Amino acid sequence: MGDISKKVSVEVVKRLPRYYRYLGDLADNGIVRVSSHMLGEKMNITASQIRQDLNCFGGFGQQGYGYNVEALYNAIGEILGLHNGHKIIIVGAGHLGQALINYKSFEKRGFTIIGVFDIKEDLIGQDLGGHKVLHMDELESFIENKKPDIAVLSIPKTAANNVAQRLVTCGIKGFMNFCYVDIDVPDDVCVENIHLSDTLMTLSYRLKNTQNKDI
Amino acid sequence: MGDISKKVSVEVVKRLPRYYRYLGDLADNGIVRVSSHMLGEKMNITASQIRQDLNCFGGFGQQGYGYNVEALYNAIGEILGLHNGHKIIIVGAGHLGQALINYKSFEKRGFTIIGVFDIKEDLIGQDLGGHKVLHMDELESFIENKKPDIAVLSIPKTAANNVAQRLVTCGIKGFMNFCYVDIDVPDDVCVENIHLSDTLMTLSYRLKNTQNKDI
DNA sequence: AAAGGACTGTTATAAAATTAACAGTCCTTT
DNA sequence: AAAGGACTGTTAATTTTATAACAGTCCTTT
Repeated sequence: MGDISKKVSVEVVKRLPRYYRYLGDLADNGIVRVSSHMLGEKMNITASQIRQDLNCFGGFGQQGYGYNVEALYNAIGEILGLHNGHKIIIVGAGHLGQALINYKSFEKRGFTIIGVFDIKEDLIGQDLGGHKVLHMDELESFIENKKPDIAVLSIPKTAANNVAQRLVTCGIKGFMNFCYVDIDVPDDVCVENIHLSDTLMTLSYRLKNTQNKDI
Repeated sequence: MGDISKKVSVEVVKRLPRYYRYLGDLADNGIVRVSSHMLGEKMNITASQIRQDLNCFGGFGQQGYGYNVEALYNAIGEILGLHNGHKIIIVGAGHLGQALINYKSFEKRGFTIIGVFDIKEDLIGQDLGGHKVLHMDELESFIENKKPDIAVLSIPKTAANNVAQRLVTCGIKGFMNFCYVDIDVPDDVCVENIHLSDTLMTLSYRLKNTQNKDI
């Protein structure tokens, strides 16, 4: 049985959603059983890594058989904490915020948008994907009432830290941060940054330095 | 002098844009000189790591002095390959695609959107942020003429691999992939995935497993 | 102009992550 | 029901990454 006690590394945690996705695909295709070797081949990683990763959380397979796809899928969902669902607010209803509101995959994984906020007068009160945009003034009272878990920050970077602090004060512990700054939060608050410009720059480097086979 | 010869790890490459950003901020604040220790404190990483990272590309500092902020900023920009600029096409002009079209930070880093494509009849011909949406039928001829470097994939996942293959055939070597599948491309093609659902799931895990100081 | 100190580049050490190896188990098949 | 084989859980080895240490250099100051 796997060792639950010691801390799981971020590398492992970042791979879990990918396992979850591939297992979901297998299940959708009616495949009921998979070995670490087979899954590794599909995902382009080693079977060893899969077994090692899963072993952080316990023994999900069976010698001589492999893993039951659906059971493992559910187990990882449980590990990821998806089964109880999450309530999300979108702070910043600009183009990016609106794109996220209309993003269907979140709902499918148990992430429900329950509120949308902005500061622009012409946006307030508008209906965006079924959500009436609320003014930032209502942020605190809304959070107190509805108790969202996660805040998505899609506002200008100049406002990021100020807004983040307000949200932290209200008890928000999870951020999905699209602002192009690293927001400053206490240790017990989790932030996942999505710095699109950084991604493009990394890509730029790789383009410059990847060997072109054809030449 | 740093060792240019051996391959630079992805860990290092992923940190470069962050260095670039912090150095840009310092420069904007009129700071002309910085030590690895000082920068490390700001970025919350060790001075050792900074020196080690930079050393992959050469010696940019001076003993007893530190680094000249602007010089280092420009050097990293050069390393990242930003100075010649990049031409980008957006494939998929839905909400997310439109958000990216209106994203100002790309332009600032030398990434210029030169074309927008979709398949929906009511979008074709529309003007989105100064770009006339083109039909996917024009994809190949457009690429041959305009020679974009990077394609942003913001289409439904069911179309992802088919479209990716068309783009690869046209010679596109860089992808920013927002589709919720891992696209299958040759070795000499670079893909940066932005799987938003994965990010949320990672966040969910961390929320569940982060110690709450207050309790 | 000389001495001291700050800070880099670089090498050495430590820590972490990945891969490999293997013993043991349980399915499968005959 | 017994034997063989497939595959896991787990430990060991290797590789990679991060941190620490230090010698050497070049500013700065007097």
